[in-house]
Amino acid sequence: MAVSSPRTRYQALAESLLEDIRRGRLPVGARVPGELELAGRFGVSRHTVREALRRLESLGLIGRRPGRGTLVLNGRPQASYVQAVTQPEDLLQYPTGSRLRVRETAELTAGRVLARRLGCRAGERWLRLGCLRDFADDQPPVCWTDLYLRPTHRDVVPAIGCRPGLVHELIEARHALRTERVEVDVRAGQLPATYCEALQAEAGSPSMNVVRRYLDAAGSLIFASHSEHPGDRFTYSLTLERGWQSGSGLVWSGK
Amino acid sequence: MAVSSPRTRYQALAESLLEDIRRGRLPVGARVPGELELAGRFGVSRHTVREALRRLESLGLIGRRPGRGTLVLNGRPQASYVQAVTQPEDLLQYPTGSRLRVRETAELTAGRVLARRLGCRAGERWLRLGCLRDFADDQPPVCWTDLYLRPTHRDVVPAIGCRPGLVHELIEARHALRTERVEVDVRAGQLPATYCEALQAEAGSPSMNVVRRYLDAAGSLIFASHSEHPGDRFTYSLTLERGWQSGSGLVWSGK
DNA sequence: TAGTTGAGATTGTCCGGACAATTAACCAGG
DNA sequence: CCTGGTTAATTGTCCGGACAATCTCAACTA
Repeated sequence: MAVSSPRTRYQALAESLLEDIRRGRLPVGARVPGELELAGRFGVSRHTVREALRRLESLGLIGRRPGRGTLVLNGRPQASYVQAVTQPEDLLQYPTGSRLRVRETAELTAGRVLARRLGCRAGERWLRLGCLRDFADDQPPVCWTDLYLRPTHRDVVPAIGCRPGLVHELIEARHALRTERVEVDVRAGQLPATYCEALQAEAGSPSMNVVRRYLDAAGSLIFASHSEHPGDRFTYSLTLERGWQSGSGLVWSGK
Repeated sequence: MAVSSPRTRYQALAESLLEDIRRGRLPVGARVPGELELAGRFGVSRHTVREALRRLESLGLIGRRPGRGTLVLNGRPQASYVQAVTQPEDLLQYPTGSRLRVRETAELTAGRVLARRLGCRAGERWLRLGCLRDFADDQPPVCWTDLYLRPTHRDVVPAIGCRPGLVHELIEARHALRTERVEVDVRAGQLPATYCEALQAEAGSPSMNVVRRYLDAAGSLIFASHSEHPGDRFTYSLTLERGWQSGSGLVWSGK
């Protein structure tokens, strides 16, 4: 995966600390050096150090306490085992209240079929997270979604099953990874036998097959997902920004 | 609800802005005064203003962009999806080079079927623009699209058939009309006889039926479209606008 | 008419400094 | 042993300032 060089000082510092956490030089529970010490060591102001720590904190990598210092958390602060995800769940918004539950995790090599589906080369390695999305226990599931992540993000995977904010983190990662374009294939077909049990539907019944590919500015595939929606239709919605259009600013002249 | 008195200046400022948002003095989509103006108005430094805005941003209440300013979001999902408005012709991006040609125009009253499809009340009046999208004369058309506009926009209709950039203008119009949300229904079905000739396909052959509803902040229907894509699949792509999330500047350095 | 340029506005990135609030560790006294 | 106070370390809260990057809009030019 291409690594873009940091453009700002706090980014450089954040990446340095991130590297220390990834490599184990700063294990979970360890103390991060104080702000003044980091400032001195990196030759930046304390303000810049705090900006870097703020970013890491927002990603759940560290925690800070006045008087105590900064602690490495690396994404797993809570011991609670909650798989439910409430708020922003996926790039395509699903009805409020639906939950995305991780059922399976696996590492695999893309064969010809998967490579064609995802638009990648055969032989590439992927992490697959098999997730079931549903509203409530007494309602049939909405869909099955396989998320395909790069093996380089394996460190994210263990945190996924055991804390809320799962997909939120994926979204953060997506942003960090510079997704710029999403391609979506929609296909009507029949439900593969693989998903029958989880979706409480018969094999061969109608199903909508949705494949999403997340690309960066260069057109490279970052990650992907494959969903099976039982039935012969599905609905999604997009939210737009308002009031920030550049360009002609065409105004309706009718009355 | 008990309101604890703010202890810090940025809290006071954040609560003041929060109150404005809650009371509707700063509605969704409105611009928040600039940092310098807020600093002057509240008698604090710009640094303090930024801390307050940072908190509000992390709560999803506002969004900020360099050069543009600060926008009230108020919990609305951070508009991740802005469909490309540069070269694309429609909200759903079609392959470059495809053309949308108006074939029919009509004014009609929504019956029960159409009302159900568009999500409006039966009896509403609409302008329907029947358009054919295609690449070239020697290739089969991509799809048929019926655009449904309000009769108040009748003055636009005559201009549509006689100049390129049609749908681009519609997009501008959509923004001007304050579309905030797009609902998309995708359904697999069979091609209605109505579209057979134009699409050079047999009635009853597989077709993807896509209905899009453009809603404003209040959830009212602004305009709609209905497309028939021959075949059992279709593809579209979205372009992602980045930079609203706080913390998005961090670059993952793992490899 | 269409494209370019430039001024102005706005947020982002940095620096330096100061004091407050919180915590942990140490120490003296009961 | 326990209690309380002191002290040092650490993060939180603010100020002032400077420049960079980005975007809008109007004016200009071909």
